[in-house]
Amino acid sequence: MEVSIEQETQIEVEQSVETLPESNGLVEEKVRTPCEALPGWTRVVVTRKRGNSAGKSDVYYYSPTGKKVRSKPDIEKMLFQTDGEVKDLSKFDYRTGAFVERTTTRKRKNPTSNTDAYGKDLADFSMASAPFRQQPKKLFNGSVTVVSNDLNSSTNGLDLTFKNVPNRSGMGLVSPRQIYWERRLQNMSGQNGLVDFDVCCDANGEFQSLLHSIVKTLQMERDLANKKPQELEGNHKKPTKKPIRITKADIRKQEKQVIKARRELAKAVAEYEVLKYS
Amino acid sequence: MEVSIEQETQIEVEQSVETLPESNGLVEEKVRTPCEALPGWTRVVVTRKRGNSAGKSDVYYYSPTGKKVRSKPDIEKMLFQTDGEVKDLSKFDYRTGAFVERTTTRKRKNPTSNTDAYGKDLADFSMASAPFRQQPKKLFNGSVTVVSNDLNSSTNGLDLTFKNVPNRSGMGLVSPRQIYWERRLQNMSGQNGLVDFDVCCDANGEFQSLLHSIVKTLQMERDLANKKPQELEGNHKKPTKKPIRITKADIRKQEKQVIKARRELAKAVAEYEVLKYS
DNA sequence: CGGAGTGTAGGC
DNA sequence: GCCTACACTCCG
Repeated sequence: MEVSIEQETQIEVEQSVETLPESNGLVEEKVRTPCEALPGWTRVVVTRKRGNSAGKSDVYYYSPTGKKVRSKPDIEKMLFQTDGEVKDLSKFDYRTGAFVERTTTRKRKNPTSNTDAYGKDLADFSMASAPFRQQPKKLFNGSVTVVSNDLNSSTNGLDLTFKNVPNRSGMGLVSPRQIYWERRLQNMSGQNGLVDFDVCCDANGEFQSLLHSIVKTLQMERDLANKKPQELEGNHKKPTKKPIRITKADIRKQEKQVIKARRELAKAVAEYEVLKYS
Repeated sequence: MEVSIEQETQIEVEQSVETLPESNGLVEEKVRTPCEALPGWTRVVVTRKRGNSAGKSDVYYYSPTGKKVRSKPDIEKMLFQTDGEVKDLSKFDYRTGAFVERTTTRKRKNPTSNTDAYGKDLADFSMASAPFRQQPKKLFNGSVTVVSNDLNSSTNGLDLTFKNVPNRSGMGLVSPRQIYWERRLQNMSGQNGLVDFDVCCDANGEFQSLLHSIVKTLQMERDLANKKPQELEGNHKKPTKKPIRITKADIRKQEKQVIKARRELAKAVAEYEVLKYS
């Protein structure tokens, strides 16, 4: 298993942080290391000491304004608030703090072994982060691109007060409607949407970046709309708005349009099929 | 919290899916059902609500001591710890919570018979108002056959219509191509005026339709925003930002279609902006 | 730090 | 292709 340059560098930094001699015999000081991938940001790696997850580590970031951030979505939200832009962090590795160019395929442990999974991590506390940590596959794999957020789509979020929720168990109220548009846009960029679009690969990537921007914008708007005002950072540029509501008349009208459009499109597609395979 | 929408036809389907009979009109809670095959154990089925695996379900068990267990091997481990003897769970169906005569999957003439563990996830949320199920995407592991014009090659992705049908048993009458285009059409649903969908002969049509989807989506959002302006919160000032600016890199290298896409999208967004704030 | 919720490699 | 089993994230 080879280790990429970025990972090597990052691991060195983390280890130097982790193995810092305790100054003055005090409790180990948490050092904020600059995150070179995010100018102005710093990060801290804290190893869990007790409990079932002892030995695992948590990574925290501090924004240029000093706000503590605990997850990649939080970073994205913060960047969106402060810069007003949707950054594509799909290749940003939160735990290492670097952008990854290639995903390292980690070998899965031998499933017949029962107790090795966490025992190994527990044994080695000096490891700041697992080198072969699983890298989530992302929907958008285009290069890191910054897209302007000028959609100003703050009313694109659908009514979050919609009630017809599948169930109320678990993570709060999650209405399917809530993520309707996000999912639909995402679907356009997935394998069903653009993969077989072979006219120009560059354009495809460009287009996916655009889609990513739109999706992210919608998600940001939705999330920020739900957020309590005091949780927002001071000088975000976009005012938070209440999501629109959809009336049943809207639904009915939309459905008629959908049916009509689908019929027409199906007809066109049929012709397309004939031409293509005749 | 408006509920009136649910009277519509489309919503009725949604309701029937979402509030299953046992709820009796009550909101379904995460219920720990006794597992008859394992005395003292309870089980709960949780449907995933978000992400690429939305709509799939997970089954969790709780041991007599209340410990949460997430897989059959975990059950075996727990039983071994408490009882000190190895139970034979080879015929225990984890997802149904019962012992089965045969664990091997045999072909059924009637796939709607539901003693099987598989295929019992809830049907997808109704198409018009719910997130699409999205099959987990396998991106780039080893050999990749991504870009293709072969319409038969893509059976990945949405399958809203036949979701409850296990893959091989119930699909006999539906060709992969049929499924593909069905998904495609569903993905594109939600707009009207697709008459200028460019059918003719090449993949441009794909791109054009996708572009059209986005444009129309934005336009529809605009229409909905206009419909109920009074329900929006106060900030109606004119936007100062330009509608959209796609990227900062490689503008000149873009293909014609992307340039065109940007123009059209910008135009649509501009209209959206103007109408929303006028 | 816990843990519900989701991702996903590998088996089939 | 779909599922199982479990690693990982993210937020409380």
